[in-house]
This record gives sequence, C-alpha cells and structure tokens, in this order.
Amino acid sequence: MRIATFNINGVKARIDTLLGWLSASRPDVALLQEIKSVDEAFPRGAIEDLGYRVETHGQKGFNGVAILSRLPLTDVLRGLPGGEGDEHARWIEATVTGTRPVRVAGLYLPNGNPAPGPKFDYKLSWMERMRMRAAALLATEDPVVMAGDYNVIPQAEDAARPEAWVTDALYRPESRAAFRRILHLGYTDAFRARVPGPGHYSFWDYQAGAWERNNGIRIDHLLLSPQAADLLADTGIERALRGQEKPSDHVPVWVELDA
DNA sequence: ATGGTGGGCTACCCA
Repeated sequence: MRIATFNINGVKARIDTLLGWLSASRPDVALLQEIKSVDEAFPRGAIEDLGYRVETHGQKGFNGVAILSRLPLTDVLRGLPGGEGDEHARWIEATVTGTRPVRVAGLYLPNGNPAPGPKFDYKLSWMERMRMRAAALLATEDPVVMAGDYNVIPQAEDAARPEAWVTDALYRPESRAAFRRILHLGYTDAFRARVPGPGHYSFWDYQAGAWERNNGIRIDHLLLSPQAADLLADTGIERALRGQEKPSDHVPVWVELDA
C-alpha cells in the first residue's frame, strides 16, 4: 500500500496537476491539504473516474483536507478532537484496508506566523491536541500513519538555509520541541528513518526564485506508529513536480507499506 | 533591509 501526502494549494486551481499526478503516480491513498474548497464544490467526479473514493473535510476559502483512496475506506473522522470552537478544517482520519487495515490521518498543521502572537499560540495548542490524539491512536496498537503538511522544519539539515528560519514559526524551538514530543510517544519520521543527510526538501517558496536556487525546506512528513514502521518498505519525495507547469509550492511525499 | 509570488475571493487574508 502506497500512501502519499500532498499540499496542493487550492484544488480548483490545481485540478489538472492533481489528476495528472494521480494518473501517473497512482498512489493507493492520497492525503491532500489546503484544498481551499467547501465539500460541495470539491471536484470529486473527475477523481472518482480515476478509481478513487473521496472523503473531504473542507471550509470556505482556506485550509481543508481530503483523503482519496483506491482501497476500501471506512470509519471516517473529521476534525481534530478536543477543539471546542475550532472551526479550522485541518484533520481527517479513515481506515484503509489493503492486505490489512491501516488507520490513516491527514493533517494540515497551523503555520503559526507571525511568532510570537495569537497565531503561534494556536499552532502550539493545536500541536498539543494532536499529541493527545496521537497517543490515543497509538493505544489501539493498529498500524497508524499521520501524514500531511506539519509546517515544522525538524532539524537544521531539513532547510537549505536554516539561518534564515530561526525566528520563523516553522523552525522556532517551541515548534520543534512540540514535534519531538509527538515523535517521542513512539512515532517514526518515515522519510528520515530511511534517508539520512541534508538536501531533501518538500517545499520551495514561490518567491525570490526559491525553486531555481533549491532554497527548500522539508515540512511534509509521514509519522508511523511502531506497527506501521514495521511494515515500512520504501519512501520518497516527488520533487520533479515542483518544476512542472503551474506547480503547488509543495510536492508529494510517500511511503510504501507492506499492507 | 526589502520585496518578491500565488490562491481565494471582492476587501483583504493566508501562506
């Protein structure tokens, strides 16, 4: 079972890119972020025509997440638990069954800039809520994959120019510590577990020629529970998509599980 | 140090 995460930065603006990627790459499961669409306006028909089941958790104008799956999809949960009054559409879960069931969560973690400030406070409180949910998922002892745009640069080697990010909410010590607190529950950063060293990025800003200069950061992650990590067969970043026509500022990151 | 780009949407917000 191959599971990919892709922040598409607007499903309507990116529909040709999305359909082209799904057709060429054929992930079994695709977790999308920043669909920037309400559920009723999501272009599900064209995606279903490619053989995918579609579950969305959208809102008007920004945020929004979705799960696309060629495999049976059950027990969908929309919204990160524990957020009284939080209307942001940033979390969706479902169980995907290949040769065995895998609990999959797609997430769009708050950006948090400017920091400090209320947006940074929201990011950190959202991460604490995520930690609680991550602990509850671990307790099931099922294979769990939590994948998406984490808006966290875990280590200096995950940025081409780490010195440019020191005051940014994506790299501040509080954000990285909160990310580590989730990892330390028992999750594995799938890409980093298999590919050591610098130079591996999933996001390049549209501005200032970031792509042409390879001024990237690695902020799209797939975290695996121990039961999922035991099934990990391969991982990769589809960086070539960033150089294609009308790209998202993110590219897909994927894992192959023996499941 | 500043400004640079892009999506959603109609006055600016978000990244």
